[in-house]
Amino acid sequence: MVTKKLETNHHSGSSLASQGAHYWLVKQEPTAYSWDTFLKEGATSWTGVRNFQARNHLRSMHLGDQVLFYHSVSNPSVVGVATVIKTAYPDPTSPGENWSAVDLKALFTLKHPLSLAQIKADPHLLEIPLLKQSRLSVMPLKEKEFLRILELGQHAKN
DNA sequence: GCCAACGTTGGC
DNA sequence: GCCAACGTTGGC
Repeated sequence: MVTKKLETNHHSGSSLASQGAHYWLVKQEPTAYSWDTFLKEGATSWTGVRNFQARNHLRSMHLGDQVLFYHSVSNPSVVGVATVIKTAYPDPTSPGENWSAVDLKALFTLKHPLSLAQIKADPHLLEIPLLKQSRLSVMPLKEKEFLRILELGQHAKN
């Protein structure tokens, strides 16, 4: 359902990310929009987020921020890395409502998709929101966490 | 397909 | 403002 009462105040956009987080993770079901499709298209509008917390994270994104792309539901895993090429603007799929979208560009595919099980098993990644808020679809990552996931995804011996 | 966790709605 | 009911997400 799209018709609901929406808060109208505009957050400053960076209030949530204490020192301006520059690393993110976005979730998508591959049946809805897969990494392969994203790669073929090169860039995409990240629309359709309908959760206040996730929306506020979208609004905190800066140009050039790096974004992990995570496939949920079937074979859940981090599969690739993207970057922000346009910061938050009104989500065109919900005109007149207070939702936001950003534009993302696909950068590269991880050599080894990093499964949720591997993430859970890594002592350095115990604190990431993916494990704590399983339903949040846009979340910030600490630089250390982002780099750790990249390291595992590029070098892991599966 | 099942079910737990979570977010939202609505009655009170 | 509380909380039960409901719908959705997402792991398994």
